[in-house]
Amino acid sequence: MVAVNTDMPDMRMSIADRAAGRNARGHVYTALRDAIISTAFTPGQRLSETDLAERLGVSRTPVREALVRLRDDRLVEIVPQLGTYVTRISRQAIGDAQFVRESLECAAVRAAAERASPADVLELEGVVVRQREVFAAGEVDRFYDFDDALHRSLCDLSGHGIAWPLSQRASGHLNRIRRLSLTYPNYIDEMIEEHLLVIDALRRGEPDEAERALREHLRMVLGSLPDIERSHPEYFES
Amino acid sequence: MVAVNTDMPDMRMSIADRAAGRNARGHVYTALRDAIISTAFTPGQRLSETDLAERLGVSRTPVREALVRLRDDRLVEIVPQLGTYVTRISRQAIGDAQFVRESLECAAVRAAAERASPADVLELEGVVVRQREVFAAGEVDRFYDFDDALHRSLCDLSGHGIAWPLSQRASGHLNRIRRLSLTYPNYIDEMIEEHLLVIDALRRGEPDEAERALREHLRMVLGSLPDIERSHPEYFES
DNA sequence: TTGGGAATACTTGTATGCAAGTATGTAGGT
DNA sequence: ACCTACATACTTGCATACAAGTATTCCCAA
Repeated sequence: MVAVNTDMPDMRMSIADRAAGRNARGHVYTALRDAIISTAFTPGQRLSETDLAERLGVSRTPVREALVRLRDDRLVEIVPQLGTYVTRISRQAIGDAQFVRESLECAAVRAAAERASPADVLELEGVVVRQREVFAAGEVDRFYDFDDALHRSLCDLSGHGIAWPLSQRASGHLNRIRRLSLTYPNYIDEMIEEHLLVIDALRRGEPDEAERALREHLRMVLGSLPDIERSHPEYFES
Repeated sequence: MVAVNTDMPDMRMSIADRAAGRNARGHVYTALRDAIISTAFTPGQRLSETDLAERLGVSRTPVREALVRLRDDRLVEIVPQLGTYVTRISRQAIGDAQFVRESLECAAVRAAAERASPADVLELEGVVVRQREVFAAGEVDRFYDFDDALHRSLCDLSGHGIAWPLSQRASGHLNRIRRLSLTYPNYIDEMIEEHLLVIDALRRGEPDEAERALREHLRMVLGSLPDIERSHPEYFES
């Protein structure tokens, strides 16, 4: 029997979750994905279905189903009769994720520029305002929550609700980087400025400019990649 | 015990498949996806894990895992304690699939236009030639195989191997339509002509023209949608 | 000391058993 | 005739047992 690794949080599902109809599989998937994205599970780390099941207070079945889904996300690699490993970050995986995210979100924001009403634009600006507030208050996690909310809204305004969740599922490797790159001072200010550029283009109904601004914004995170690779070389593939 | 529905093929996995390392889950996923795309499983049809497991000669476990994956593809709907159903075709799902496919493949073909070598272009043209041949020979299934191969090559030339499989997984609803729309005479000729337009743009290294031609090509299948909806109203959502 | 081999303890893949909930069909009462 | 209640047979979600394979470890022999 492997001892429970105490440097990891207890992930057990609450009774409230069960009552709310959420099933164990979804809960496990979310918990494991969060752990990987936040690098609580470090790239390269070996996982064990049995161990995870114990930790999460469920059986192997929902753990397995969650891991299979995470493999589709390229966040784990499952080797039969050998083990399951958190994937290391790779340039190819990052490039692919960036490609998918740019393709989907830029196409979405083009459609959004054609469709957004003044009320929609006001709502988007409200999200940016709240983003400024929580950042001023030093609540970094909530800043990122609002960041996701903004990008989701941009996607949803395209009329294609599939765009955001699909982009997110493909962006696992990128999000790991994002979490690690919260370092240099003006980073946040620049992000907010770029958000406003996209929203301005939406207000004026200019798809080309909206796409251009969003694409540049989405490429910002890549700028911190060399630094992260230097400070965490063990997270990356050879 | 429900009697085995004899109007469906025996899907049992061969020993060779097992020896080749393919696992039951992947086999079941492929078999079920093909059955749904080809409308051998009709939209709205109810499926039973137990029944499918028996038919496929495996246990419920790999069947369950395949069905969960098919739910991600929006090809089945799983209702706890009630049943699993093949989704009906919906305008929203088709629009979403079209959006994803256009976004990914058009972005890919733009990159391909920048990167394709003369040898790459020759190979693409070879695929179109073979497409003409198998169509002349009346081998419709192989025609579609080559169609997929061509689009896959276009995607792969972008350098982002993720583009094609992701586009395919998102295109389940579209592919069901494609299978049903093999009716009017000049359809195939038009498709081949449009393929050549895309390849020409690649040869000349013109991303804008390649994207434009591919987008128009991808929208072709939507033209047959009203006809299909008229001839198979029971396949569609209200 | 070193090398080889078997026992062991793990891994994932699959099969099966149990729990909880829903639709249906039937029997009995009104 | 019709409506209600209950038994039944199904469903999926989850837990667990077994199968097959691999890495490690430890013991024994040379």
